[in-house]
Amino acid sequence: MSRTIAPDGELPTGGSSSRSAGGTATASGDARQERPTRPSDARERILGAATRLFYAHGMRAVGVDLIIAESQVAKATFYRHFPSKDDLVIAYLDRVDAAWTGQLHAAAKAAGPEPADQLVGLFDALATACRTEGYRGCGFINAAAESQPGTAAHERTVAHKSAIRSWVRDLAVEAGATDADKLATALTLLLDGALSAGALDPDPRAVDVARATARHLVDEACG
Amino acid sequence: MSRTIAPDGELPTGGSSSRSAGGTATASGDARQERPTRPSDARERILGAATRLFYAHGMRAVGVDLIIAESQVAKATFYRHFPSKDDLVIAYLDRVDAAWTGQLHAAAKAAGPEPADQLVGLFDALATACRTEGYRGCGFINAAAESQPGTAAHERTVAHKSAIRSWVRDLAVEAGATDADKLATALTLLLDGALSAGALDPDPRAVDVARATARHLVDEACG
DNA sequence: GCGCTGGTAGACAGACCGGTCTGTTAGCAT
DNA sequence: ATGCTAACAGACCGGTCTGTCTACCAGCGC
Repeated sequence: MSRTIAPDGELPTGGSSSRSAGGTATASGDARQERPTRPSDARERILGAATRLFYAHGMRAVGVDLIIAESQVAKATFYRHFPSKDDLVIAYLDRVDAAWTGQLHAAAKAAGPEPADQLVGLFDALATACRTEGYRGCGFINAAAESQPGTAAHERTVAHKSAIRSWVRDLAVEAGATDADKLATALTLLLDGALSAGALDPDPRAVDVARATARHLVDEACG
Repeated sequence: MSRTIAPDGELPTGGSSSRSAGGTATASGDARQERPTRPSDARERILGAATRLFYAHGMRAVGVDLIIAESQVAKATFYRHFPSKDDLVIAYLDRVDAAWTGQLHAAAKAAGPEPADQLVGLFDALATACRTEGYRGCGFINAAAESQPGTAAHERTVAHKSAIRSWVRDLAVEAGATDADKLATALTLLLDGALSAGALDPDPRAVDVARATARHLVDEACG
């Protein structure tokens, strides 16, 4: 079961937590670690480390001590910003929600002005996500696997999936689909399946098939 | 995060671990618990409890102490049968594999002699699974969410998904599909998506849509 | 100067984790 | 009777978990 996780350098996402946001990066080059005494970004560092670690290893597998070490923050600071680990978990899920929803919207927009094309364009976001190093499936589905139906984490997952489906349905209505509900459901099923397959199937053609199938379903429903 | 799990009675799967297999159930009715002194089924009790608990709560959330308590077994007995928790986890996954593969095969068989109908029949197994109380999605996808790419648990998941897809492809070949690979991939994507949606989407129509879409894809590919 | 805010370091508590160990008992074959 | 096997009960170990607490420090507005 291997309950512990090495404190650093084993993550597939690569680069050192992206901590150069504010500019003027403590230019005096003598110190070893140059921990940013720049105030008020402690919360951001915590959430950034938690996002990376929770996604890569699972929420339960990552302890607060590791997050604290990775974000270079004092324990009291951690608990000032997030009164409990659960609060951090839901902040993490909110961030995943915003990120994935944003990528989906961007991919739809990039696919052109036609709603029918935008419905297919969603699968470009999928392809991009699956290709990124350290891809480990849908963060929400993974979170649901680690939480119980009554909990806040689980309900965020349900709400997220529902919001995506509702947005896809609106797009399907715009595209003039004969049965927008059915088309939206089929597309989101395909999307969720590919989201899992992208992490489990070594063959990357699965996402191509997902996209092609989506194209086919959309063309057929929108005449 | 609520790390602990109540020792009994909170599981959605219902009934008291099905421990009346061997007949002659210690008919002397004086004792309270009637733990089966019937020899050699200790391993089965452990694996049964683990299967129920791992699926319901996640592998990481369930400690060996709880499994030991639920299966009414001594700790030494537990570790005699399963040298480590990891061994139990893979035994659990093997059991889930056998169960789900069996249900899929049975549903295909029940759908009739035509391979094309059998491909659609898979989705009957899905519908049945999603309707059962305590359904929590695909045990393998959930397991993958709790394990790392290199580990045995993760590789069992990959192997399981690969085996299912390969079997579906054989069925698609038998059915005379124009592109059996593509059809099999599309169907398994749909299946995996619906497996997740069945646990997350309160609306049960998603599985109907999955089945209808499968019917459509099969009809089209097999002319 | 003074207090407030937001940060640092780290000891500590109490529960739980996987796993080992000692010792006991029942059934059964020799 | 003896010895083997498989089960039992449960104390114990080192380590990890979340969360609390004390103590100190830097900047800033008053």
